[in-house]
Amino acid sequence: MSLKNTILTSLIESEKSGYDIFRQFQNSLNYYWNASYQQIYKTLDTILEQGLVSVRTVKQEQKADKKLYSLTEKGIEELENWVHEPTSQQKTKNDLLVKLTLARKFGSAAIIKQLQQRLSEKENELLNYRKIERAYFTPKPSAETHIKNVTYYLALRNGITHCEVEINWLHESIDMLSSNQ
Amino acid sequence: MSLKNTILTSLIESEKSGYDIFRQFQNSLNYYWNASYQQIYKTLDTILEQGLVSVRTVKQEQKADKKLYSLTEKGIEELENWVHEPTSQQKTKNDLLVKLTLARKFGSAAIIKQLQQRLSEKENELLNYRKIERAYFTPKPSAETHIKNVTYYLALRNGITHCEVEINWLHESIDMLSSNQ
DNA sequence: CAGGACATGTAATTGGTTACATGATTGC
DNA sequence: GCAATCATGTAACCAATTACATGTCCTG
Repeated sequence: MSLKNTILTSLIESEKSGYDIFRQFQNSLNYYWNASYQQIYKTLDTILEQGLVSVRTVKQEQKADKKLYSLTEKGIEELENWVHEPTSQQKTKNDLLVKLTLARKFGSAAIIKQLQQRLSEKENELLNYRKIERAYFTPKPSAETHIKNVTYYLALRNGITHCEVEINWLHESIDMLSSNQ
Repeated sequence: MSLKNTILTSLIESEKSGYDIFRQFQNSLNYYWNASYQQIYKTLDTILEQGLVSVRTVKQEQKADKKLYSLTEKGIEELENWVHEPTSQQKTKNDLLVKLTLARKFGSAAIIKQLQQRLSEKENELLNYRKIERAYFTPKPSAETHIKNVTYYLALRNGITHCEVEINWLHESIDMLSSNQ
């Protein structure tokens, strides 16, 4: 379960509530991790039982109580071990490519529509990444930049470059299918 | 469950055994889908109950019996409906990017090792794709090419281009982390 | 006054992995 | 003789989604 380790990693920065972690996943982090809030709350329960995090409850006026989680020594050890373990790739599951092969059975009109939909999603995604890039990484980090910013920059670059090739591929595919109808 | 639809799609070509489908996933298909054989056998049971496929058992000399599955009318309808449904993106879960952010906590030596490991995996993957490209898609398909080959070619191109940017990103990341130690 | 952000959860179901289980053939 | 390929499955467990459930504050 790597959601566990992703949550622990997020808690290195500061103590956080389940909702804080959820928002972080939804915003800047969404090019490298994704989880629903139900999953996050459940996992927090589990790692609390395992002693990897501790919790303190903060009473808030006019808002529901907040449970702030922070890393324990055991949690830090867990993370350090995990860094050294082999890292397996996420298994590809690309519905769009499967549907693409169905074009010859059911015609390409429907699949072209799906590709165009995905194209507009990806274009939006890229705009967001570019916004983050401009705001936090101009000028581009160099060898002298603090390592924290370097790793964030590299993660963002990963999101950007994959997004770009996907957009190119979508254009190419839409063109080819359109001229082949 | 899109594994269901992926299996149905695979059965459009011809009737297949669970093992045939598994091999197809392992080989050429692995740039767009991935599943274990346990999952495939289980799903085949489910879609047989749902009437989306039919089965016939083939006795084989000197080998275990084979169960060959083929699409039913209902299965084809199911697929046609699925093509028109909105297609959601696979949720990103990138362990390597999470580990990358841990470099500032635990040092970059361990993470550089992980990046190099991934690099060699990706380089192998790319060589395989190139082999398929040379064998089946020279010269490159054009507007006149049969649609079947066009869709297969596009799926392969998707695998190749993503593999390439990942390799570039890995080089860039290893360089940047190394000079920042 | 409606919708979105904040804030936390439970329950049921489905999807996926890991371990267990068997047995023949073919090629090195 | 050992590993890989062919061929099929069960059982236990872990991961993830969907639906249900509640309540406040703030902004337009």
